[in-house]
Amino acid sequence: MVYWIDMKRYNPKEIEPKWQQIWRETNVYTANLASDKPKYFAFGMFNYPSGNLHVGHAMNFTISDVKSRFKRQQGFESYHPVGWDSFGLPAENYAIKKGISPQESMAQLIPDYQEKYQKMGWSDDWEKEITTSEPEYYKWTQWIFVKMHEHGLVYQDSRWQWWCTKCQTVLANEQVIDGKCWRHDGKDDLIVEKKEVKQWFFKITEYADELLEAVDALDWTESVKLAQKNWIGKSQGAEVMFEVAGSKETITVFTTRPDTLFGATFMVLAPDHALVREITTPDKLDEVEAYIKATAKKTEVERQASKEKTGVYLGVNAINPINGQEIPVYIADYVLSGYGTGAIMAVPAHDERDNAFAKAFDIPIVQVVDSADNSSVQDFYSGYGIAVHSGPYDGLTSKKAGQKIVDDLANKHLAIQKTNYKMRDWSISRQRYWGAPIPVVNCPDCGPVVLKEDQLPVVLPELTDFKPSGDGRSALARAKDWLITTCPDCGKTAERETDTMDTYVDSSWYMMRYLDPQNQSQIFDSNVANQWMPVNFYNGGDHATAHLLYARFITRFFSKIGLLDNPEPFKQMLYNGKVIAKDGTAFSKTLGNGPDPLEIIEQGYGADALRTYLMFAAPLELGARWDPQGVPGAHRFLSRLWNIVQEYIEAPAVELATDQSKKILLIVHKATKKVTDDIEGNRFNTAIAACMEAVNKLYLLKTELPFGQNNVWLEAFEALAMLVGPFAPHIADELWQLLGHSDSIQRDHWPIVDTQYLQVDTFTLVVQVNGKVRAQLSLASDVTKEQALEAAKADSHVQEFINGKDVKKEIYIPGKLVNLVV
RNA sequence: GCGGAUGUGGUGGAAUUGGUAGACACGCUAGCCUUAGGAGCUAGUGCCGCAAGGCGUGAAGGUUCAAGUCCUUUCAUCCGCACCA
Repeated sequence: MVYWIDMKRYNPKEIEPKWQQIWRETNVYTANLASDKPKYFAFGMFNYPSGNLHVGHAMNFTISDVKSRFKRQQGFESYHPVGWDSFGLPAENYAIKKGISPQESMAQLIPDYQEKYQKMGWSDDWEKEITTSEPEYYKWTQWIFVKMHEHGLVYQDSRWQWWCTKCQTVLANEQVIDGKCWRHDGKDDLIVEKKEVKQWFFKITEYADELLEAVDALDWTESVKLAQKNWIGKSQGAEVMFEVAGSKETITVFTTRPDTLFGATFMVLAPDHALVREITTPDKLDEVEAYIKATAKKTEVERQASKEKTGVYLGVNAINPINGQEIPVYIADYVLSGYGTGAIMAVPAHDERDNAFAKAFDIPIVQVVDSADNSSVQDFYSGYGIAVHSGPYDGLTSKKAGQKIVDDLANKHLAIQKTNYKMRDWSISRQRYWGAPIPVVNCPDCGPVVLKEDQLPVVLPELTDFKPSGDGRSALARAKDWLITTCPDCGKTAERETDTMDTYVDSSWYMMRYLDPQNQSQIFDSNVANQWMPVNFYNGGDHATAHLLYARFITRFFSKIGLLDNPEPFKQMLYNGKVIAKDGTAFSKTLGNGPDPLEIIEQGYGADALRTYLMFAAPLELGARWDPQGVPGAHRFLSRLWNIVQEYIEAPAVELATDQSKKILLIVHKATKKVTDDIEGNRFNTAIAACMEAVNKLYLLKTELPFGQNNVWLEAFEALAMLVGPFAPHIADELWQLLGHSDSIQRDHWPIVDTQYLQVDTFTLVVQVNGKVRAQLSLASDVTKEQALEAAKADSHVQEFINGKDVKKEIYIPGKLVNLVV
């Protein structure tokens, strides 16, 4: 009873560094990629080393670490890789802020992370570490550009793009948040503007259909799958040509509702549509120019904020091809140049936005779909119905009318069936220094020449001044020694491309490089990659769309060119929630107001308690609400486990009767089953709860049974050490050692469920009368229905409720309950 | 606006196919113990009620012997996307 007084207290500060050192020295986490064992490849989304290790990192990487450790303990060859997504704007901005070069800042940041990763107790394989900003890596990022080009998937084009004056770079749409640059979204930061920029594109749209079709089969968080589908945004429809009256020009629109063509009473072009200046009548030009200018300043947020529709009549009409009617042509900011053809036929009777515009500009509204007498409910809700006021098409269903209208116009070359995608090609150009140089030489005679594989890598020169050049080009424009080269085709003096690649390119193929990080002659060895791909488990709390889509695109490309068998990169993807503050607000990286994981560890709670709390706090998909009492609570649990094992070790040998052993083994095997199933199913919180419950029950049992050295008690504590291993690996190894083992628990040690110990002799039968619980009876497991009902009715308390009444119905659920209806 | 979730004690959250609502933990209360600690141990802790009992999973209906779970309506919060033609 008082053993604990002499016992060694649980001291993570002592055992955690000890095991971290042993793990390092014995390379337990070094994966043998050629192993014959079943393989498991798991990791969290690539770390961007832009500052400190925060609690979000702790959350993300512990999740994949738990999965990885679980499989490793189960006997898998488990590979939990580690690397740095070190190129990119945040790193460059950080370096500017610190007044050092990005190379130097990485040289400082990465070792700091390395140390902290080890203190978190993650089972990272440091032998295969990769860094995207090293030439050994980005040579192959450039190689992808070359290969993409070879396969016709690269082109150069000018586009209106979001432009951040602070970053001096183009922003992707997804990088514009609330009208501001994603990295400069503070109160004082300016709203970004649009600027026409020449840039390089990857033709991801060519893969749109297959990327879409493959989504359903993925074992991914459903909301992420949906986001993928919405991002691709496939829609079926038609392109219809409208001649401009008194001009040779034609306006092409995309519509999903060609059946409403008779209701098109005006047209709208996006303000930056190429035809606007061509067709506007001279008297309207000033007004149009002013509107274009005003729109360019506006953000999409501002455009949407105003419910009132604005626009300008161009002074010309277009001819509706279906009925020859002249309809006015406008520009309006509610039409976007980035979608479809950047022009619409407006049908105010059947589109809310068109309707608002028509009302504001006093344009006729013609109903052409009668949805009143719909036969199908589905049609009714989708706005479909029977064509009216549509000439020869009257009476047809919307679907048939649309089809016939397109067919008829197609015969006159005025329409064509068309599938449209919301997804646009991937702009990979960045006018930034800190990225992989795009492997192109711009020759005055030959134009842009893409380099050959043997001319790679194009090494990024180290610059002292790496701020953007200010002319829209990157700092590389100033590195004359590097910039000036000879054309590989004609040998004349030429300049290198000064754009660098989007970091999303770096992070879209790293999972394969993890499998062959030192390969000098190939991007990776396909034989090895095919053994390990797709990644078994991938998780993160960000980048639900772009990164995952790009990774899928690149992987699919590799598969097409014969580098990989499987076209999908991630078999399972868990989109985990974030760690948020107690008041429900987000921890801000910029404010740095989150709890510091290392501080918590150093305080004496240890990494095991931190990890256990994070995994216990909530289901992974929900994310954890940070509770300052949480880590102490987890520490308390680990202490209890520690103490009972200590007590066991110091106690003398005891004998246990069979029924006593069974009590212990029931607890252990029940917990083993629960923890095994729950980790498999990513329900870490209930897995940990099961461990806690088992420990609590063993504490109770130790007071009622002989407690001390005995194989059954030993089995119980060994099992618990193994079960907590994925969450609290240090204490697991320490307990394992204290229980007499000389090997590490980390590989091939996971308890097996023996179902014979799950059998119980008695169970609790719940007795309800009219659905209300009136008694709980302990009965033998093999009780018959008759016996159970008899016992239920015989209970004195139940008697009070059924006495003198007619039992009209008897419900019996074997092993669970009886419900008597009176 | 559209799409997706989520609503359960003071708090985070548990609850196979509908079958004991509140596991596990935090917090709180009381007691014990002591090397007085960031301890540890034991008991209690949904609400009302002395009790018997009643009420209780955002709200309102419904199906059922039985509903957190299924159906209908509705409210709130959060997250995506955003004038997508």
